[in-house]
Amino acid sequence: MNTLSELITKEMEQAFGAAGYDASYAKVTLSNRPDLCEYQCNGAMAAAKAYHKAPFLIAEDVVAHLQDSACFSLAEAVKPGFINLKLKPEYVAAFLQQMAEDEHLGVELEKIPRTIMVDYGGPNVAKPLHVGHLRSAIIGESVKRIMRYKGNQVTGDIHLGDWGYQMGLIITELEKRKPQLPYFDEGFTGEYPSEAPFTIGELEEIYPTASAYAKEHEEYREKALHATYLLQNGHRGYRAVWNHIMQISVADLKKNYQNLNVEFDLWKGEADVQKYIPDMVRKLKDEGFAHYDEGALVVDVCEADDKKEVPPCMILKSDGAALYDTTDLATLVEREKLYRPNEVIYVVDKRQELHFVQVFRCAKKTGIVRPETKLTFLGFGTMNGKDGKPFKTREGGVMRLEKLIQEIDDEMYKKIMDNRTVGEEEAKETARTVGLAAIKYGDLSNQAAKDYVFDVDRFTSFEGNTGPYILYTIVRIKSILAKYGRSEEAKLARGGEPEDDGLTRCGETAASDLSGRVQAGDLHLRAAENEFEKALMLEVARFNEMIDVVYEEIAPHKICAYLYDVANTFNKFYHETKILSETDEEKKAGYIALLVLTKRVLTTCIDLLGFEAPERM
RNA sequence: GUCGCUAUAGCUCAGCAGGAUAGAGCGACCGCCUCCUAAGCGGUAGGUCGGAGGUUCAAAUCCUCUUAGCGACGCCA
Repeated sequence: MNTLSELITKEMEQAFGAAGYDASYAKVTLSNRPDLCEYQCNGAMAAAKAYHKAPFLIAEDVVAHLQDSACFSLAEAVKPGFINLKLKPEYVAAFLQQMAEDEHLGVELEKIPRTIMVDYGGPNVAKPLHVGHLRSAIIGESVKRIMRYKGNQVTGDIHLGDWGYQMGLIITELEKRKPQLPYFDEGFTGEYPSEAPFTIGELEEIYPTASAYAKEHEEYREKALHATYLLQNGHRGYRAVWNHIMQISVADLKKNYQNLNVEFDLWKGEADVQKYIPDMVRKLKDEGFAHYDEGALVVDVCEADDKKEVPPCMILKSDGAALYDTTDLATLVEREKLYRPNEVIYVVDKRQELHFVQVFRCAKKTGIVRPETKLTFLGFGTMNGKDGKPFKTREGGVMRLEKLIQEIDDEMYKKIMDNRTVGEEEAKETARTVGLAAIKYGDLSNQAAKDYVFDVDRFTSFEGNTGPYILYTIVRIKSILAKYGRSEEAKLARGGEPEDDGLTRCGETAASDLSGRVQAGDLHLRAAENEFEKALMLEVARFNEMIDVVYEEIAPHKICAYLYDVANTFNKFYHETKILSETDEEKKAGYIALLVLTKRVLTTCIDLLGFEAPERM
């Protein structure tokens, strides 16, 4: 389905052509003066030079050919050479009706679905998730959903940090504490216990302790490094410990990500790709891409037009060990082998940009990925506290993610209980839903690449441009639709067709039926009769073109901006219009159809952002 | 030092493939619940778009220079 702008632009192209001007000047955009018009075309001014003619005269020529157009109720030439346009209400209603009948709300799916992998999350096992992990999870999840919504085959991969020095540290510390465990008995040949010798709580304490101790004690550090080496080279006991760490840690991570409504298709990590490294290194050497420099094995990746020298991609350290360049390349080897993606999107802290430039260039240059494989770096900025510095707890430590979420949920719970009398259970559930929306919307409404201030007070205040405001708007609509659904049923019960054999449906089911009725064309969108209704219709009609922009630019924050516009426009409409008490049944049905469509658009948007709306709040 | 990012209202942010009077929210002040959820709606005040040049009929938006903050810059990830 075309976007409204495309349709209007087509009309304008005809008019420009008919008036004797090139159609390329016909581009129509959303008005930046809503008081004057709904859409505008600035092409006459651009064309003035080429045609040596006053822009206003060109605009008048064009406008003359629009007078009996099916879509414009107003087309006028203004001052320097603007063409101001307003749409006929019936035209907009017809567009919306078409949109409502479409499964995808008018969004064109990718003709040939692309295989896309989104690499996000990136937590380290055995370390608790902290606020630093929040952005990758939230943004990545949204990107995944957006790509998927456009009809692509999308796989989300968490990319665990599970193979480094931290593992050696944990093993060393564990051996120090419990040397009697069979994992540390070199002569042990039996089955290792299936139960882990530690809990997640202990694990989270062991790592920082060991890490701090190693910094002070050289001997301990050496031991941990050696343990890392042994683990990576197949030490049986250490491998068993590693399995325990993974099992405990991944279970905990799953729980935490589930609380964030973030779901990974793959739980791959650095360890999974170790097996590809030897072959990859050999190949890089054999094919002459890699050479030794200052003792390390590197691949040159600088290019002629670099403004700044790009250091080579390092494959092996001078001690022969792999490092993160290596792992990321090996990961691409595996992805290419197993999934052959058209695109891989990395949702990573923007400070890692240079590293990924190196990896991307190296992967392309050496043929690890095909030339046409798109490698995208989506860097995000730092989440700062109110003071503008990286987010910390009041005590100055790193804020655990669980704690942050708990704080927001508690605040939200208070708010809900203050507000009205819902049961405690429902209030708790709703608090979680709304709290998550507050966090995610707060994050996603900022451009990903920029640093942003995470202000708990602001996010929990729920006024203005916030997740809760969006949810509140959706809840309002749900509530009206549920009431309408119930009253329709009551009417049927009083003498309409006796369908459901006396089965009573609740308002909610009735409301979801409404959506079906609108899609089936049973409930019609009607031409708007006042400015508020029309404004809402125009806003809703923008959905498919908004999605296209968001998709092309990978810009979730534009969904937020759109949501806020729709919510605002709806609330104004709501304020000005009596919907359920409307006595003209046709008119009321038209309102209901509009609400149903608005709700679909809003819920689709928040789903793309990765959160949902409660029934009441 | 080199390269990059950022700079818009008191605060937090949009807008930046050039277009008419630079927009929101918060905070401040003033209104609106006999009516579908007031977590809402309306209004007032608040800006030399960091600074200086340039390109253009038109610049917050493009180019150059400059200032400030942040970041990256081969064996950590």
